[in-house]
Amino acid sequence: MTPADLADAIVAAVGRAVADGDLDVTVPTTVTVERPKNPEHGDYASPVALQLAKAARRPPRAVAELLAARLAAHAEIARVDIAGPGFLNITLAGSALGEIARRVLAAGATYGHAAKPRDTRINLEFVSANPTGPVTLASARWAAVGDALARILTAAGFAVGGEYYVNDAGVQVARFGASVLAAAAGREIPAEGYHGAYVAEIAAAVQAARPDLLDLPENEALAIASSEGLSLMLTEIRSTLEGFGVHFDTWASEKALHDAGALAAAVDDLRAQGHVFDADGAVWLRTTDFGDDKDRALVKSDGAPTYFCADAAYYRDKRGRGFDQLIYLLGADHHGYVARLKAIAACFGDDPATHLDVIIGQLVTLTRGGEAVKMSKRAGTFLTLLDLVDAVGVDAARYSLVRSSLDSPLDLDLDLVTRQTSDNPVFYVQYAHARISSLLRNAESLGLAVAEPQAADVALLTHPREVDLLRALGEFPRVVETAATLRGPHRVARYLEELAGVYHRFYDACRVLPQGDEQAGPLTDARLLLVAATRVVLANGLGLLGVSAPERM
RNA sequence: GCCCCAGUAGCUCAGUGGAUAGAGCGACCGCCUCCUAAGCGGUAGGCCGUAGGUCCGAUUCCUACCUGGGGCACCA
Repeated sequence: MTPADLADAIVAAVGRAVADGDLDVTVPTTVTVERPKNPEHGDYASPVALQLAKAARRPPRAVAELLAARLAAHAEIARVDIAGPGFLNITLAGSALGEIARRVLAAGATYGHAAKPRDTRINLEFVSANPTGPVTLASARWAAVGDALARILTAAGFAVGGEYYVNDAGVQVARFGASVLAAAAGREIPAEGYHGAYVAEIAAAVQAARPDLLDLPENEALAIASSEGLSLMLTEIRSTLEGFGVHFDTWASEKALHDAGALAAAVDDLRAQGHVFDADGAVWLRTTDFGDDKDRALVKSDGAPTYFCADAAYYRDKRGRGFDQLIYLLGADHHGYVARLKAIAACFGDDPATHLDVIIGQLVTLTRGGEAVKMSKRAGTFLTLLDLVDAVGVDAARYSLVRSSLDSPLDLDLDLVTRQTSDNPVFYVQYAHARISSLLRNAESLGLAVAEPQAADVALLTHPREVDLLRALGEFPRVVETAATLRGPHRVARYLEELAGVYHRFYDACRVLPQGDEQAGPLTDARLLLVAATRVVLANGLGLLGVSAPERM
C-alpha cells in the first residue's frame, strides 16, 4: 500500500464516520499523509484529525479515535495509534509495505507516472535566447530546468509542447548581420555589434556558402550576412542543445509572425476586445486595466511594431495552436515581463491564472576564485554551455543546474566546476544505480534471477533498512506529482539523493547474495526484488532529469 | 521610489501549517579476507535575518523593518 492508497483509505474512513452520523464535516477530497522521521510514529502519520477538529466541533483526539477505529479494520493496516494532540500513527500490515516493491517492478519505466492522462495541453517555452551567439552558461540553467520540467509534466500526465522562441527579427539581428559582414570584409566590428571570436567563424562559413558576398551591393550583402549568419548560428544552437539532451518540439520564429501578418492581426483582435487606444501617434494597449503599472505601446509613432506587440502576437499564436496553458520559463532579468504578459492574456479575454504561468528563475552567477565574473554576449566575454559540458560532461552539468530551487540564485565557481567531478551529488545517485546493476549481474552469474514479482515473499522485508527503502520507493509518485504541480524539478533531484542514501545504508546493513557456502533462500529473493525495484526508481528519476543511469562506474 | 526573489550548521543549499529542523561539502574519529569504499557509522556545528500578528500548532502564512541579488523603455 502506497501513501496515496493510505490517503484514500483515510478519506474513506472519514466518509464512513460521517455516514454513521458520528462526525459532522464535509469529507475532504485529499488528506495529508506523512512519512514520520521518528520510527516510533509508525509507517505513516496523518494530522487529519487535527485539521477536522474545528469543523467537527469536537476535540482532536475524539475525532482521531473515530477514525482510528474505522481505519484499523482495513486489511492492510496493522495498527493505528493516537499520539500527541491527535496525530494518527499508522503501522501497515506485514506485507502491505513490501507490496510497494512488487508494484514498482510491475510498473517498470512507468512507475511514478500518472495513472491517466490529463486533459490540459501545456506549452512550455524556455531558453529562447537571441540567436546571435552560442548558448551561454547564463542560458544553460533554463535549458536543463526547462527540459526536465517538460519530462516531469509529461510524466504527470500532461500533453506538453516544448518551445524555443527565436528572435530572428529586429535590431539585434541587424547588428549581428553587420558584425558578420564586417568580419568577412576584414573591417572593424561596429561598436554596438557582436565582438565574440565566433563571429569570424560564422563570417567564414557565410563566405564559403556565398563566395560572392563581398561583391554584392551593401544592402544585399547585409541581408545575406544576417540571414545566413543567423541560420548557421541557429544550427549550432540546436546541435548544442540536442547534444545536451534538451529537446524542443517547436522552434517558433518571430520573423515568421511578422511575415504572416500576425502582429497586425493581434492588434486588430485586441482592438476588438476594447483594450487598444491611440495616443501621441502610437498605438497602445491599456495593460493598466489588468495590473500593469503602465500602458504599453504596440506600434511606435514611426509605424513600426514594438517587441511587446510581437509578444502579444506570439501569445495569440500559441493559444491558437490549441494550448490550454502557456508556461514561460524566464530569468529574473525578465521579471518585469510578468505583469505585461498577464495583461496580454487578460486583454485577449483569457484568465491569466489558468491560461498563463510565468516562472521566474533566479540567475546563474559566475565566480572564479570567489570573484564575480561578468559575461556579455555582445562583448564576446562569456562562457558557453559547450565549455561547461567539455569540463564536466553532460550528466554533471545538467544535474548541478537542476538540483537547486529556481528561487535561489545558482552560483557556479569556474575554478571549482572545472576541477569538481566526484563531489557532485549526481555521482552519489548514479553510484547507487551502478552498484545495484553490478549486484544484479552477480546474481545472474550465480543463477539467481530476480524472482517473478508474484513469487517473492515481500513480508520477509522487515529489517529497518528494508522498511526505510520500501517507504522511500513509495514516495516517488508523490514527488513527481509535487514537482509537476509546483514546477520544481529540483525536488526530483533531492529525492533521488535521499533514495540513494537510503539504498547505500540498506546495502551496508543487509547482505543480498549468499556468500561462502550459504544457499540462496526466500530472503534472497525478496531482497533481490527490493534491489531491482530500487534500480527502477533511480533510473526513472534520473530519466526525468535527463541524466544517464550508468550500469558501471 | 515601486515590484520580484533570497536570508536555515563554517561553506553550498533542501524543507507546498505538524511531533526532537535535514543533506552534501569542509573538520575530527572509526569501518574493506565478504554483493563496487564514488560507500557506511560516529563526533562537533542552529536565536531558521529582526520584531509583531494569525493558528491547537509557524522555518513555512500575514505586516513592518534590516541585509543581499534582480527588475522597473514608443530598447531588443
